[in-house]
Amino acid sequence: MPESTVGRPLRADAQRNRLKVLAAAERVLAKDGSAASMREIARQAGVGLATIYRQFPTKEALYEAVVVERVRRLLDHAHAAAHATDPGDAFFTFFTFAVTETTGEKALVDSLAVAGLDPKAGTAPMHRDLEKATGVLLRRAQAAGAVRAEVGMAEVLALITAMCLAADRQHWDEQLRTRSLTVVFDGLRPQLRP
Amino acid sequence: MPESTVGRPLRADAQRNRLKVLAAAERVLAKDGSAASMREIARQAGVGLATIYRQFPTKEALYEAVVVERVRRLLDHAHAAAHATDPGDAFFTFFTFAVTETTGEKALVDSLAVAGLDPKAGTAPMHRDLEKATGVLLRRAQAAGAVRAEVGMAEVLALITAMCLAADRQHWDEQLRTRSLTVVFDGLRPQLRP
Amino acid sequence: MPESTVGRPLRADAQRNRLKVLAAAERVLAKDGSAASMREIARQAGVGLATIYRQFPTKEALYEAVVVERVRRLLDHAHAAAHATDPGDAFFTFFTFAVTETTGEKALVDSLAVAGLDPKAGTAPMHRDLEKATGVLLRRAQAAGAVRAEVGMAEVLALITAMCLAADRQHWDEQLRTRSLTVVFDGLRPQLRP
Amino acid sequence: MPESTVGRPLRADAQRNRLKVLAAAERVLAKDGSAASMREIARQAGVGLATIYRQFPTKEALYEAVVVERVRRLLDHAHAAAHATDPGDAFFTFFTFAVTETTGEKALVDSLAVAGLDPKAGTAPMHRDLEKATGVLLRRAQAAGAVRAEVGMAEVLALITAMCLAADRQHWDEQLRTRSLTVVFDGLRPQLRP
DNA sequence: TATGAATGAGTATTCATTCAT
DNA sequence: GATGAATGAATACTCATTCAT
Repeated sequence: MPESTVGRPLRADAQRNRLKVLAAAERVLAKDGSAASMREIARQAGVGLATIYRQFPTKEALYEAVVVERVRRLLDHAHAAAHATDPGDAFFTFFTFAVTETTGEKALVDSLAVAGLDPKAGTAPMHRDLEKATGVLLRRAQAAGAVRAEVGMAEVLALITAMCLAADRQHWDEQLRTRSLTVVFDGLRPQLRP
Repeated sequence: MPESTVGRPLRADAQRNRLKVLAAAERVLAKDGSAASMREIARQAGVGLATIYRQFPTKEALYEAVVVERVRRLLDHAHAAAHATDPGDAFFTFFTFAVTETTGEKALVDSLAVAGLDPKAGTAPMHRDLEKATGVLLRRAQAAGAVRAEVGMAEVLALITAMCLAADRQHWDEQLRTRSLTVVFDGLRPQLRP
Repeated sequence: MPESTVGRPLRADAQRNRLKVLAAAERVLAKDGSAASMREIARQAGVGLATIYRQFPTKEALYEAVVVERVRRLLDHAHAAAHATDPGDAFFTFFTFAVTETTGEKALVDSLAVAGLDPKAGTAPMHRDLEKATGVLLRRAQAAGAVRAEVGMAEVLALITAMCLAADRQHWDEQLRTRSLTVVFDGLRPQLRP
Repeated sequence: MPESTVGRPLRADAQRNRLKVLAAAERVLAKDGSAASMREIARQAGVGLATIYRQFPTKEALYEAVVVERVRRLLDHAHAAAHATDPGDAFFTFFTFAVTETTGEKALVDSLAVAGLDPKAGTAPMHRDLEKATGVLLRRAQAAGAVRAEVGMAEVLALITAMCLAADRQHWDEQLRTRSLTVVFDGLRPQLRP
């Protein structure tokens, strides 16, 4: 029974085009945000308009696919960091990585900002994973005394999102990113007060 | 000498319309972001479409006027705070006020995020003012020992923007805002280390 | 409060355009049926595309407006006929008029054919009126002995629709229409059998 | 000498596919009319898109093949009826059969309605046959006194088409069909007038 | 040979902006 | 001075058809 397309691996050329489309979409979405036009994406991918629609039924579906791809990379990093020897280092390194990696990725940042707001979104499961992974890093860092005990997941995620959003929207350079993160990290660390 | 309209004060009804339009635009822009339509703004203002164009030559001009209006309010607060007795309190209160006041104001937050990037934007002078006012608050707080000396204007503005963006995009509730700001503020304060 | 557009009479130019659009739509819909394109209608009306949308929010709305216009004419005729002196004549003349008038009006004929099937359609009330008016003519003709008593509304409407559809789709000439209606009319009249 | 494919009988599996496609097309065309999509037909046939194009060069060709198939069945019935003992019965039964059989077959009905209009259509020969067969039934019924002598082929075909069109478009139920046909048949029968 | 991926022309609809009333 | 009607360019999306696999 032909035309089922479920679970079947993509044909070689289709896979090639899928990648070209995702790459172009990533570029265009990064530049124009969700105002990006499908025609422009097709043009940059060197592909017919309908070719996009064959693999991604709507603009939103494409948008989401781009984001999922990126989140997966963050997730990989978080998982890897979870087994690092120094839990404090692992936590702060991951925080920094998230901000660095997403900067310039409007679509990705938007997605992070939206996560948690709209749990029925198709990207939700991936975000849950990311949340869980971040939770692990946080708790281990707290257990090791590298992060204050009274800090909760909610504000950590909020702060990560905040830094990602601002770094992206304001095109923070490396120095500004470092200085801003330093402030936040100092706020997260245990403090000695007289 | 009719038709000159430059510098001339607006007729009473024109002024009334201008306010109605700005109010409607604020509402609509807050809800729909820059995807807002001029027709919808006109409808909500109870005014003809061309009436908007008489005062604001393009959609962007209107958009900007709305933002300028809002920034002026922040500025007022900053100026007032500049003379407060406790400089540390003045600084942190202003920071909090900025985040609280802009939450839910997509247009305003976007404008803050864009400021500094596009110095030729019409809003620039106002942002310079805001920057200057914030600078005064910061330096006074540092002089009073309420904020660390090595913190610079750049990262303070960056952090304010970051918190505004995230609070708006993620619809932070009061508790989350408080907890997140607490972390940042702790990072800004002088710390005792062994 | 501007932009309400409800109940207010159209501006002179708008009314002119409305008529041009309806006329063009009638022509195009008659030729291409509901496969007609809005662009073609705009072209034939000598009007911008969006001008159509100002008055008719969707293709279907325009389609319907064309039909309503035509049905109104049938209805006028039926009402006029209701007071004719010879009830038999009134009935058969109306039947003939309906077929003649609708021939070449794909949209109108389609609408008649759809009526009764989809009572929630916007055109429904008008069709109810037409049905009622036809009912009056039928009953008066039966009372006068010009139409068999055992004939019901259902089949009369069915036959009218049938003749309209065929006359339109097959481009019946006058002679064919007359000969076909003669057969149907003979079938409707009381008959003497040995 | 491969590639000639002219006149060569179809391979067994090709023949199987042809039937699957025709069946699916009949179903889809009946439901969606000429707005049916080739992709949907392929899907329902459980066949690749290009497989359809191998046997039917265009959508219209497939459309036509479906219709020819159906008309053939009508024709078979007409031929069979031509030898019935009661010519009147044969004629009226065939008329009824035509209406019953075509109801729900948008494509078929359309084809009947178009026949005679476009003699260069590929279906024309088949329609000529149908016309001829109907002519035989009519003349025999007239000779037997079951149908009025002054009725011509033209209006008989017109009436058949009319009833088919309306029955299909309005989804006549059995009762309505019977009552409507009764009127038409009474109009076709010889009548006694004082 | 059968498949389905790719294509470009086509569709309805929306929007910022201009101009006759 | 204010209105809203008109406009054309732009957008997401669909479809019949062709061609590489």
